[in-house]
Formats: sequence, C-alpha cells, structure tokens
Amino acid sequence: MAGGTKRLPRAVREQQMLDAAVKVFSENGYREASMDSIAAEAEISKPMLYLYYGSKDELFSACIERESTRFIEAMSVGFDPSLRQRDQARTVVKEFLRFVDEHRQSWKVLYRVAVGTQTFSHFVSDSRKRVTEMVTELIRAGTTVEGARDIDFELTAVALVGAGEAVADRITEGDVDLETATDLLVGITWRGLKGVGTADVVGD
Amino acid sequence: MAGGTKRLPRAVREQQMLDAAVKVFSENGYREASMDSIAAEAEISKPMLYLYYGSKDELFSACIERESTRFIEAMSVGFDPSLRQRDQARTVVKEFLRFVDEHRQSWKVLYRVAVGTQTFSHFVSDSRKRVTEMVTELIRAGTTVEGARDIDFELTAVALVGAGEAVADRITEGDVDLETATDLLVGITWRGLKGVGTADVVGD
Amino acid sequence: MAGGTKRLPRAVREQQMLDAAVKVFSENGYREASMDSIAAEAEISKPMLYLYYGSKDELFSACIERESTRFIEAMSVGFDPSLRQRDQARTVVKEFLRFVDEHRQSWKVLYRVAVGTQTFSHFVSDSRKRVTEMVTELIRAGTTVEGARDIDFELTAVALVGAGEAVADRITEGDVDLETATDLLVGITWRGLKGVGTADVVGD
Amino acid sequence: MAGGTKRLPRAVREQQMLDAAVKVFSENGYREASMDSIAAEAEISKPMLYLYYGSKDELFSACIERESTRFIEAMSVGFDPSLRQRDQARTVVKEFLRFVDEHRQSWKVLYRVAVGTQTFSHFVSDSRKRVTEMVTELIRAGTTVEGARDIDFELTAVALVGAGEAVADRITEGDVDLETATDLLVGITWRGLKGVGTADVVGD
DNA sequence: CATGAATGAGAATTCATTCAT
DNA sequence: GATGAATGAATTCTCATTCAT
Repeated sequence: MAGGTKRLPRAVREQQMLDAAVKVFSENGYREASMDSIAAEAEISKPMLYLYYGSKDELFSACIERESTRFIEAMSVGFDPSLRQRDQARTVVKEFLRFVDEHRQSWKVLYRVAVGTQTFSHFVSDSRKRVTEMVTELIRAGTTVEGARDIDFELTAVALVGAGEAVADRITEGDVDLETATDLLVGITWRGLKGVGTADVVGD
Repeated sequence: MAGGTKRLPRAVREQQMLDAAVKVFSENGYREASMDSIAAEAEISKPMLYLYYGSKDELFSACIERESTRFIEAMSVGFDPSLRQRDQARTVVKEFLRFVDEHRQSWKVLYRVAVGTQTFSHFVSDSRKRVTEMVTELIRAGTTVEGARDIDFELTAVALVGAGEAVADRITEGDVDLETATDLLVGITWRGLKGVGTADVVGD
Repeated sequence: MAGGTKRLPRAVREQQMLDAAVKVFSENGYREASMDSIAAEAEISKPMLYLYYGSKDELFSACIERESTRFIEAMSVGFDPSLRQRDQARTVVKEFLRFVDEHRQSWKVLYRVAVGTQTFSHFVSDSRKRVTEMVTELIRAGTTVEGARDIDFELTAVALVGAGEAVADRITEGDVDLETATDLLVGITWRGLKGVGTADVVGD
Repeated sequence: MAGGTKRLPRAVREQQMLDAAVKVFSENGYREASMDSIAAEAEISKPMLYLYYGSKDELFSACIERESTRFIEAMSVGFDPSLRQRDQARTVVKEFLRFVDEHRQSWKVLYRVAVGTQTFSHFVSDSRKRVTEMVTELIRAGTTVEGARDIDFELTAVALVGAGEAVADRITEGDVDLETATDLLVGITWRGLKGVGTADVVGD
C-alpha cells in the first residue's frame, strides 16, 4: 500500500494525471512537453494516459478545461451584487490576482501556453473576449461622458484587461503584495472609466 | 520550373529567407514551424537555410534580431526632445501602434512567439523590462503625489505596458483606427501618471 | 509479417541488437554503417535502437564493450600459472587465435573498425598498449642478454604484437590451421626473446 | 600576384590539391574528410576539385596512387642486388622506416585510412600481399631447414610484415630512433628466417 | 486493470555534387 | 578558367501512439 502500483479510483487517477500534465505543460510549453515526461511525473504508464485521455491534444484540452473552470469558479467568489460597483470591481480584481498567485501553473498553462498553440489559442481568446465584454459593459455602465463610441469602450476594456494580465504575470514572477497590486489595478481601471471618450481632453 | 530558381546575391537571398522565416514562425510558432515549410515558403531548398543561417535556432535568432532592430528604429522616429512630455508620449505610442499595424508579423514573432520559447523568451522579457523601466521613470518624473513607493511606480508601468501590448494585439486582429487607439492609450497612461500612490483615495 | 514481430524481454533484444550492430559495423565500418541498416539487420525498428542505446555512439560503445569483454574472458582461459613460461605463452597465443577464428566479427570491430574512429580509437590503443606492456615485461623477464635498453624491449614487444595482429587478420581471411599459426607466432616470439639487444651481433 | 587567385599550371594545381587531400584524409579518415575542408585546405574552390578529379572517390584514389608510387619509389632505393641478402634486407627495412618517418601522412593515408574503406581496402591488401609474397620468397631462399611447408613460409612473412607495420606506427607516434628500430626489425626477421618450420623444436 | 515493448512518421542537419554566371 | 550559389539524397534522432501480454 505504500509505494507500489496502487489501484486508485478513476476520479483520483484523473486528477493525478491532470496535475502532472498541468505541471509539465506549464513548465515546458505544449510541444516541449512529452507524453513520456507527463506519465513519469504522474507516476503512471503512458498507456494509462492514453486510456484516460485519448491523445495529447485531448489531454491538454482537459487541462485547459479544468484550469479554466477553477479560474471561473475562483472569480465567481468575487461577485457580490450587493456591493457598489467599485467595490465589486475591487473584489473581482483581488480574487483574480489571488488566484494567479495561488495557482501560478493554472495561469501559465492557460494564458502563456495555450495561447501559443494553433489548436487552443482560440480557447484563450474566447475567454479573454468574454472578460473584455464584461469589462466593456462595466465601463459603459459606469460612465456618463458624452460622445463615447463603442470602440472607445471596447478598447479601454482591452487595455484594462491587458494591464491586468501584465500585473498577473508580474505576480507569478516574484513577491508582489496582492493588496498593492489590487489597489493599483483598480485605481487605473477606475480612472480609466472616467476618461473614456475624453482621452485627449482630460489632462494637464 | 514554377517560381524561378535564380541565382541571387547573398544579401537578397538573406532577406528573402528572413521574410519567409518570419512569416512561417509568426503564423505557426517556433516548434511548429518546420525548416521544410520555411524553405518552401522562401522557394529555396533546405540546405540554403542551413548554409546561410546554420541552424533553426540561429535562423530564428536572425529573425528576432532583424525584427527587433526594425522595431527599435521605428520607435526612435517618435523621439523628439523638443516636444512636451505628453506630446512625446503620444508620438511614441502612435509610432508603436503604427509599427504594429504595419508589421503585424514582426509584432507576433517578437511578442507572441519568441516569448513562448525557452531559448528566446529572455530576449523579449529583457526588452520588455527596459521599456517598463523607461515608463517607470516617466511616471516618476511626471508625478508629484506624496507617499508613492517604488513598487507603485513599477507596477503602474507594468500595467501600462501590458495595456499597450493588449491594444497592439487588438490592432493586429482587425480594423482599429490608430488615432483612436493612440488617444486611448495615452489617455490611460496620462491618467495613470496622476494616480500613482493614491489609487484608492482618488475617485468618486 | 515476414520475420516475426515478437515481444521479447529486454535482455534478449539487447543481445539481438548488439549481434546485428556488431555484424553491420564490422562489415561496413562505423560511419558507413547506418542505424537503418542495423535496425533492418536486427529486424526491429530504428526507435528501438535509440530506446535501448540512446545514440549511434553509445550503440557502438556497447558493441565494443561486449566484444572486448568476450575477448578478455577468452584470453583469461589461457592463463595457467602452473605452466612454464613458454607453455603459458603458447596457451595464450592459441586462445587468442582461437578467439579470432571463432569470433571474426569481434576481432574486426575491435581491431579494424574502432581503431579507425576518432572517438573510440583510444579504446583500442589503450588495450593494445596494455598488451604491449605485458609482452614487454615478459620479454624483459625472459632475457639475460646484456646491454639491452628499455626501448629495445618495448619495440620488440610492439613488433611481436603487430605480428600477432597480422596473423590474426590472416586467420579471419581464410583457412589457416590454428596449430600452425600458433607454433609460428610462439616460435617468433621465443626467438624474439633471445635476440633483444643483440640484434646486429647475433646471426649468420 | 601575392595572395589572389593565381592561375597555376595544371600540374602544380594538381599537386596542391593532392597535398591538401592527403593531409585532410590522413587526419580525419575518408568519411570524416569533407570536400569542403579539402578545398579550403587547398585554397581553391570546390568546383575545381571536381573539375580535376571528378568525385571524392576518384580524388581519394588519386591520393592513394600518388602516395603508393612514392612509397614504392622510396623502397626501390633500397634494392641493391650487389649486397648480401642480409644487408639488402637491412637496407630495405631502413628505407621503409625512413619513408614512414618522413612521410607520416602517406603512411597513414595508405595503411590506416584506405584500409578502413570498403572501396579501397583491396588496394592496401593487394599491396600488402605483394610485399608479403616478396618476403615469403626472401625467407624461402634464406632457409635450409627441412620440413617447412608453404604455409609456414607464408605465415612467417605475414607475421614479419605485421611486425614491420606495427613498428612503423610506433615511429609515426613518437621519437623512435630509426637505427634502433631497423636493427630490431632486421634482427627479428633474421631470426625468423632460421626458425621457419622448426618453431616448436628450437628453443630452451 | 496495467504496462513493457514496439513503431510510423517526421524533424533537424549534413554532404557530395552541379549549375549559371 | 573559376566560383558563388544551389540542391537531392541521406542520416541521425524524437515523439505521439498502439499492441500483446
């Protein structure tokens, strides 16, 4: 029972494999990660990998699915309709950064590995598009400025999402205080909200 | 018989090959791009690639070098010390976005492909770090807010750079007006400048 | 469909591969032997070769190791300290020639192929040096002639070893009686012993 | 006229190329020597090599031919029918070793490189066979021992030739006095003559 | 259920050899 | 006559994938 070929229930095995796969994929990239190394990391045989997941593509797909589900679930914690808009934004941003901080591999495999593949990049861009749309609506709702066009809202959202991803990357790299990063991102976002459509009027 | 097997002077062939390589690398990623397909794209034989560039690594390296030189040169056009700080920022951002718009492959190969490799990612991160440092200094210089810490400046810069990259990506994807995107980015940057260190005090 | 794609235990396959490799290497030389042809000879696929031996170099290395072990073991049969010096010499020479006769490929791969490589020639020269040193000592011990210098002993040994190798080659080529060849070699050796240092005095 | 593309008479060019080829072949072996490196060594272009020699095989062939001619010519210096048999043997052996000493590349390319090829090894074995036959006749002529069979003479010659080659190798490797080596080889040869057919009767 | 054994297909790289100028 | 430019044909090596046990 200690170190042999344990016979584990399917669900446990599956997670074990995905854990290994996410680790190896996130550290090496899709192409560089070999099924051999994943099997080794999971301490099972390659045929098991194929039995459970069919192919490298499908295994990667399963990784993406699990990680993005986790991601979304983590985010949903932040949604509290009773909060004022700004507090809600802050909570979401904080949950986002906390997730990245606590699940660096998830972040990497989703936003830095999948994004670089031909087959799965659409997954990330889709998800990114959804987030951007949400942010777009947030901005639109929080802005009263006249003369703002759709594209202004959308691009602002794109920029803010990009800012968030960059800060997220910075968090995976070293010791950045979550609170500080959150304040910063929310600050920019908030100020971003106010400026839409007036970019070159506001200012000095 | 089809495309013309001419004898071209070395310099010309070199550019031809790099053109093909940048195209294929930018569309497929480093690993996914085969020397075969690059040779086919350049309408030459594989040995030529090796004769001129030695290895896939070196070919990719040459791509990166050429594209980043082009990039830097394009940027330098924007520097005009006689301009006010804000106008200068606007010019640089505009040149940046113009470059991305006109050289989508350069942008992709540098910021979306090289970044995903083990061997060349440092190239991008180094370059990104330099830009971020510049932006950090810019922000520091343009801010009078009390109580801002180093990390505040740095993270703000990181966020702004991230925003810029996201907008750049958006530009490669579809028809976004450069002027609009520039205004937006400059607007956020400018407002960003003012908010450092006061993130959660400023506001409604 | 033709030769039987059986699943063999590792140890068996290893020998099968080495058999094929030794055959192909000994017949074609190191560079001329392709992994393809070795795989074909072994009736397995190329990846097996790499799975078991990692690289062409290592495969060749394994050949050398196995064959030289066999060689040394065969030689050690001949050592019988209870025999008089000359009888011992005779036994060793006989075992040597018998080995060459019965393992022509071993002889070729060791002394005619490995010797021609940049990477493995040292292996043969080292082994040859050891044998030569042994013979040198043998000669020194068996000689009472005055005035012999170290270089005389050493060169004599070199010559005798060379004679042995030449006779060995002759044996691999055609039907030479082992007994005859042994007598001859021992005869020369024995007379060699007596002549050291007196080369141009002895004689007619 | 100092460093450019001199237009040299054919004969000079040919020698220049062969010099380079012999050097590169002798240092690297047949397969390891590339036409590129030979052309570089000869300071001419590859097409010239092909113009003059047609193919790598033919170039190597030309090397062998030139070197073996030189070898034979050097040997023939030693033949002086007016000398006593033994003095003649001594002269030949000396010339042989002197040649090897002064033309190490010739020796290597002939006896250590060509011998390792499939295509040219026969050249060496043929030449070796001729020398061996000569030595066989020498021995036969110089021996009065009863009961010696053809195979005894032949094998003795084979052994002596092998001894000679081994000593030659030793000479290419380091500082061995030619006189010493000659004495030694002649000594063994001479004593070899006396022992033919009586190998196991002679002795202690 | 589990896996050691095996491979087809393709990728990078090298080299002898040949044109077009 | 001489060469820079170019390539066809191998060769080594890797990897996702699949059976036989």
